[in-house]
Amino acid sequence: MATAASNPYLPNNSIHTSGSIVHSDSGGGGMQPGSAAVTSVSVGYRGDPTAKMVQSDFMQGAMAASNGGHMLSHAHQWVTALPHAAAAAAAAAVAAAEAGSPWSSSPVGMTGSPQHQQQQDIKNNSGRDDLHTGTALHHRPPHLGPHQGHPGAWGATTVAHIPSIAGGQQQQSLIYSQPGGFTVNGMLSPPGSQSLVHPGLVRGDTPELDHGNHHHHHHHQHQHHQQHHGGVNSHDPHSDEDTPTSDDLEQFAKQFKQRRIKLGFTQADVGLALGTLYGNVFSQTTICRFEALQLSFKNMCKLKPLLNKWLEEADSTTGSPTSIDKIAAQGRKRKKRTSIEVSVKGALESHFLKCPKPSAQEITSLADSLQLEKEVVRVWFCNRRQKEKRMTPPGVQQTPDDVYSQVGNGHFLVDYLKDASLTGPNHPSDERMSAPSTFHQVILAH
DNA sequence: ATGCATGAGAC
DNA sequence: TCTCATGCATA
Repeated sequence: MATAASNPYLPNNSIHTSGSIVHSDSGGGGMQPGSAAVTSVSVGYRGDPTAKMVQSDFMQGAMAASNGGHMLSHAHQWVTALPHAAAAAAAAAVAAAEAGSPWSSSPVGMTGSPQHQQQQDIKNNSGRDDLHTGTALHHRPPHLGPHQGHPGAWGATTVAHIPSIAGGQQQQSLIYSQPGGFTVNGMLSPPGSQSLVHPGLVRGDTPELDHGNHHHHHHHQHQHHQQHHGGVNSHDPHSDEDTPTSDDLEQFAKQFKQRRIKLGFTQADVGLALGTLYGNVFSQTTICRFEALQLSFKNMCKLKPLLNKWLEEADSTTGSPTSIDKIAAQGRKRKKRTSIEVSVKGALESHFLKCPKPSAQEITSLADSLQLEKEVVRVWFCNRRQKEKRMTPPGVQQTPDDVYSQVGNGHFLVDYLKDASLTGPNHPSDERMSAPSTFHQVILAH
């Protein structure tokens, strides 16, 4: 059942780095004891290997945690993630909303980070050059290191282990940065950092098998069509130009994943590498979604060239360190993730089937009846809709004859999605398809 | 791997 | 307000 209820808030773990988010529910119907939605608190930064460099200095003063338990009263709480260069980004936002907006708080304005770049759009990728400052950090997958998949250490005591940042950052520099001699091109292995590739002994805990290859052909429905393709150019589909077809993307994604794994990189590694290569850092999530074709067609097209280039880099210079410097890690306050109970999800789901785009008022009433914040409901619908537009529906992505047998997801929904794909291909800009009639019980257990 | 969330931009 | 691209936090 509601497993999320595992660990509410602890009496003494109230951490809040900067201004506490006193927020009075707006909308007049949003405040409820939180029966339907369970929220779990988790703070601090996980000591995950994938979360390598974290070089925030101005964090210190930020964690002068000492707030009352007032924020424990509701189900609304925000945790301050890693405040990083985001100070600037936030600063901008702060200027605007603040007192009025329910979700945005002032970052106390400490340390004025010179960089006010948001890793939002990738339109402007340009800062690739080289690492200047001594921030040249290499991220190399700790093939021997622990996991990467599940931290799973929160449930216990979510007591802020924020300090991990302070303590971690220094050793981080020891480990990931090499004073002076970075750029090991396959020859030197700088102390502390492993050589770029270790195809052989890649971490074995990685669920993604590193198999030999085997790529069969198969073609299942792909519900996306390209806006236009072929004709204008004479480039090969593998070229990072022209608009690829769904099949191209599918193949590329698959190939990409294989190579990535063979090279011993994690999705997170790639994401960071892209940052150094193009100035666009991506998260593990995005890479993951790319590989699983869970992005919109358009988005896939956008990322493909970048990943393609990384691939080339990666395996051509099998040993070259994608020098890197971390940029990301925004420290804006984020609303605590709400866990919606399965039963409630079911309700939402059925409403979605009837009406994928409920009006504001409908949302309000729905939220009310489900005892959820209106925002939560609204966002749920947004996400649900977005899900419909993905290239590959969850579950049916891997080919039946595929050796990849580690797919542990999607059992249900399969039929539904299959149906959906037949019913109406998604257009890069179309409306969600009308609900297929064959929506048998779309149980969303899990 | 994925659920819920944020924000910029489109409408 | 919705869409879209993304990602933190999680399971």
